[in-house]
Amino acid sequence: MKVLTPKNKYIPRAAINRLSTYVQVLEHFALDNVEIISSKELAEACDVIGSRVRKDLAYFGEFGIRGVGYQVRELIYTISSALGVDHECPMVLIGVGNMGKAILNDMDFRPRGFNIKAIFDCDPFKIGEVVHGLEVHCTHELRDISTTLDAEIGIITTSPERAQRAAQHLLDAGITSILNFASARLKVPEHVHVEYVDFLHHLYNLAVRRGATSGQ
Amino acid sequence: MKVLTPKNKYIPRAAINRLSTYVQVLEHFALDNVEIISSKELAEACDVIGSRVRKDLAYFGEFGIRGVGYQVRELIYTISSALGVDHECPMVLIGVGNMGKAILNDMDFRPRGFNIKAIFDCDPFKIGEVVHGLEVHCTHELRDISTTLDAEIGIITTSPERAQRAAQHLLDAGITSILNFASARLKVPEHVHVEYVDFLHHLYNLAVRRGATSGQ
DNA sequence: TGCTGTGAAGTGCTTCACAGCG
DNA sequence: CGCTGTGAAGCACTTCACAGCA
Repeated sequence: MKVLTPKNKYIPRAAINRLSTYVQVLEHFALDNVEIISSKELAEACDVIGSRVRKDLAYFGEFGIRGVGYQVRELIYTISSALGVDHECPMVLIGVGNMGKAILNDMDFRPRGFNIKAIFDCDPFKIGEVVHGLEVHCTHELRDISTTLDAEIGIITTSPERAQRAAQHLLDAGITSILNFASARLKVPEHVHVEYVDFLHHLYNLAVRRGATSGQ
Repeated sequence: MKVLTPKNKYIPRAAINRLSTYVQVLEHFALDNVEIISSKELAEACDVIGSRVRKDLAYFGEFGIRGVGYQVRELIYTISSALGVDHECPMVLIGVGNMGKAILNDMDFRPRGFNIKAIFDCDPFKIGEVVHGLEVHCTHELRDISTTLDAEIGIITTSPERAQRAAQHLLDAGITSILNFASARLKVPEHVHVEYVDFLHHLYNLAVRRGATSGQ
């Protein structure tokens, strides 16, 4: 799956990851009322080099001011629309356990358009409970509700054992973008995109480098 | 920072990420009493191709049986020790909010040696509370306690605003490996390794591909 | 025969170095 | 003069194709 800009230019996957970091960092600069930023300043805040930032931005146009830098507000807007994340994106969540509640309460995705619109659980004791202003529905209602909501992304925060079943509910509802927090690989058709949030992955990366020989 | 095996062979970062997935998937096969697995079978379960699996394993030796495959148990053990994740790794956690509690309750890292040994919060009302069998300590005690525990990894689950201060506490305690769940970039010295668990990152990846043109 | 281990070819991403413009 | 935008060189990872062994 390759990503093209409106102008049909290809954006490498690696660049998209950085671009999303740029947006987050730029939003902090904007809050501090920084109006102009150079590629070097942005790069340092994101732990990359200046030319990398410039190349990443070049994927969708020229809008820096030579000798000066980039306008922070404009840059946020331009990146967001280039990535197609400048509009509302309704989401549903399955699994209202500790992790589900943590995401509902702590993570405020809404400013970026990502909005959890409905939540589901298969535990009858949880159904009807209200979490963060949303009523917990039975997973069997997922199909109807998420169709009505036009949900685009499904978040799985069930136990690993129930993750596959949760995925099936999402697939049945026609959702093809899944964010999976359960530590289980999902079997899905080829056209479905699953992002794995894998904590252990990160721990391995830390552990491996603990005793690692550092080359240059 | 490059990672070398005991035999001084370089392991690409990309390979380490996959290797950690292999271990997780292999552990599932082991639970199902699968004793032998081919590179192709493992590959399919991990969404990669067979030759990629074989190349990844080749970084630290030859232990497949030609014409047959790999012994599941042996493979788990070999990968784990090659990555240096075959021993106890004490961790501390700062920020006992929703996310901190979710990790303490839902994530069982212990079978893999990752063990949260102490938890901290700066909120006086939380200090003394017991979560998942651990008493919440004041962040000012972090230095002493984590030195005593020989903590190797620090997990930050505070609010974004408090993340930098939490990082400072970890640095003061001599911890140079940080797993950061707060959506804030951390300013740390060069030798410190921070892994960012960035949900928004994943959401961007999903959203970008939503309307993406798919190239072959 | 079947699957592993691996050189060689191919692809994609990163860095460098500098031309170009405000 | 400073910082952007970009070709060209370099590096890293992936795939292919097949030799080699159980």
